Amino acid sequence: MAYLQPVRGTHDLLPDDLRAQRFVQDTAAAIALRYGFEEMTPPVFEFTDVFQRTLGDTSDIVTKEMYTFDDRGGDSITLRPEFTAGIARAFMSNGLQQSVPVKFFARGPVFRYERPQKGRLRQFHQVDVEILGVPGPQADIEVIAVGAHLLLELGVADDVTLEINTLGDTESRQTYRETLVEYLTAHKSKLSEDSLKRLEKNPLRIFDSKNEGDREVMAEAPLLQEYLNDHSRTFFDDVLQGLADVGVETNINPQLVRGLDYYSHTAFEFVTTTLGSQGAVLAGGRYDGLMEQMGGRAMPGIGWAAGVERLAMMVGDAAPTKRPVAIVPVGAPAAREAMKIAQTLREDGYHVDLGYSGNMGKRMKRADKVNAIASVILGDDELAKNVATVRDMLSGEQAEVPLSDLREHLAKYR
RNA sequence: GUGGCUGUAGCUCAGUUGGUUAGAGCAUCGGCUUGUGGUGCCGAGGGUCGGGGGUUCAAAUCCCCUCAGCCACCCCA
Repeated sequence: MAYLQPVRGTHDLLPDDLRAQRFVQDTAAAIALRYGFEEMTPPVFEFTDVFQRTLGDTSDIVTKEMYTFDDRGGDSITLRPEFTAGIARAFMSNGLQQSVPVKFFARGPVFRYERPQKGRLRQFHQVDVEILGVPGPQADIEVIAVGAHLLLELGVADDVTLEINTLGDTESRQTYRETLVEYLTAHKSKLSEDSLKRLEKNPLRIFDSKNEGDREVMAEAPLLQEYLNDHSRTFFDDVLQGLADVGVETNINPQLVRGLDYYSHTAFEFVTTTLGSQGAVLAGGRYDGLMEQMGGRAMPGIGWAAGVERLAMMVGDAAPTKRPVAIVPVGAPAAREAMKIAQTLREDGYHVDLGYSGNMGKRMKRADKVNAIASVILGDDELAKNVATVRDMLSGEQAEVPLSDLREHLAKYR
């Protein structure tokens, strides 16, 4: 029995689900295109190092969520848990330093070994946007603007707010980190067990904690804002100003910290309260340190990823399907003719439904069920006169149409 | 990974303190209706009661294990 059900956290995307997801993905691709992004797609799996070295040894994704296995050649392989690292690798593999700035859009499945919940799966899908090679805040502004535009286009903008923060440059972060650790060490006794671990590995993340004791401590904690150097300060101000200029509302959240280690400067999250405890629908940030960490030349980058399933859930019933024209033959001779008519109409670009069996009543029912916009009825009477009866499925009006005029007559149902 | 709730037909759910052949609505299929769909009437098919083990004369119902979904945590898309 167990093998007849999909692996935990994976799902079959039946037509209705897939249609909703396609709608999200295609909308994202179309919007990104307007901003000059071009679609590309990195492999679904990479050498484990690609993710291990970039995501950082302290991130949960690396420590407990990767689908990693040895292939038959003995290489350690990992199913991508996100797009950014793979795209950065592709950038270097293909020598795209020459083509900077590079703006990529990508979409596809990603894999994370987590405990599933609604809106949280082991195989899920993301759409992703990256700008590589632009050190200035224009890139941050543009990247966030595409995200906001996408959410608007999907009709979910009202249920989402943009939280934004800066992590500063390396220098600012280091100074701050020392101050923060000092403060936290002094309040160790109030911190949760989880946070004590974080104190060692990634103290910034304690800001994320929902534990009450942690929150009390963090409410008084020194904020990174106060330790930003001039460069970082100006950078963030420029981003905020730019977003205001293009009409994107921001909500500065000094406690917003992203889980991945390679971020610097801008970090942001579009969050919603409509998906239970899965708040983030579209999130990302700047990762100027990434390429160097991977062993390449330093190269700035910024991007985001959005969860397709989460967005699809928010969108609800998506794009209606194309309504077909149904062919309804009555009797064997008509069935042959019906095939021919269906074929020519299909070649002509019509969506045509042709049932495989049944009397006229059955076939009309079927036409109704597939939501046909019109039915082309073809029986002995019609054959004798070389015509078809075309029934408008909404009004019920019927018209006798010479077969030679059929394509023309159906044009209004395209 | 931690804690909790749930699991009966394709879907939504009944099923009394354990007690014969486990029910309903919707959906499906057939008929009323061999040239007319959406409403109507009649009928049929469809269930290892998530799976395994145990208690009992008897288990959908009680116990244990397991799987999955959901909720919270963790983390994030």
